Amino acid sequence: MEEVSFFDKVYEVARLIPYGRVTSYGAIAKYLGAARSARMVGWAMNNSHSKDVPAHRVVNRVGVLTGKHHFEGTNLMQQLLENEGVKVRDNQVVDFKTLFWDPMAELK
DNA sequence: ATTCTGACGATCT
DNA sequence: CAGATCGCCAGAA
Repeated sequence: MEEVSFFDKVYEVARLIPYGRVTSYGAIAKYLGAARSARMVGWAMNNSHSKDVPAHRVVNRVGVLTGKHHFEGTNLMQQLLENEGVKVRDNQVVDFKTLFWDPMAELK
């Protein structure tokens, strides 16, 4: 019996993101078997307000900090990432391809 | 009930 | 290559 909701899984995976690494909404969605529900992942993050979810480590598929407007201020998300050693240039993660943490490859 | 929007992404034109 | 459209699904007006 799956008592675990889609959103809960999102939080679960998000918490597993290693320090200094990032992933994408689509990657998480795909890992959960909802490849075309990337938007739901983003929506889940919105609910992650009360969770211990490092939402700043989740960006869109090209490494752009699309959700930075949902954090306090205008550069908190970028600040948090750079604090972990993730360089951000023009709202985009530098070496995203290298820092990308794929739950499919790391967890599966 | 209907329509629009939204931390996305793939596909089509 | 850029813009438009569709799919996914929840929430707000």
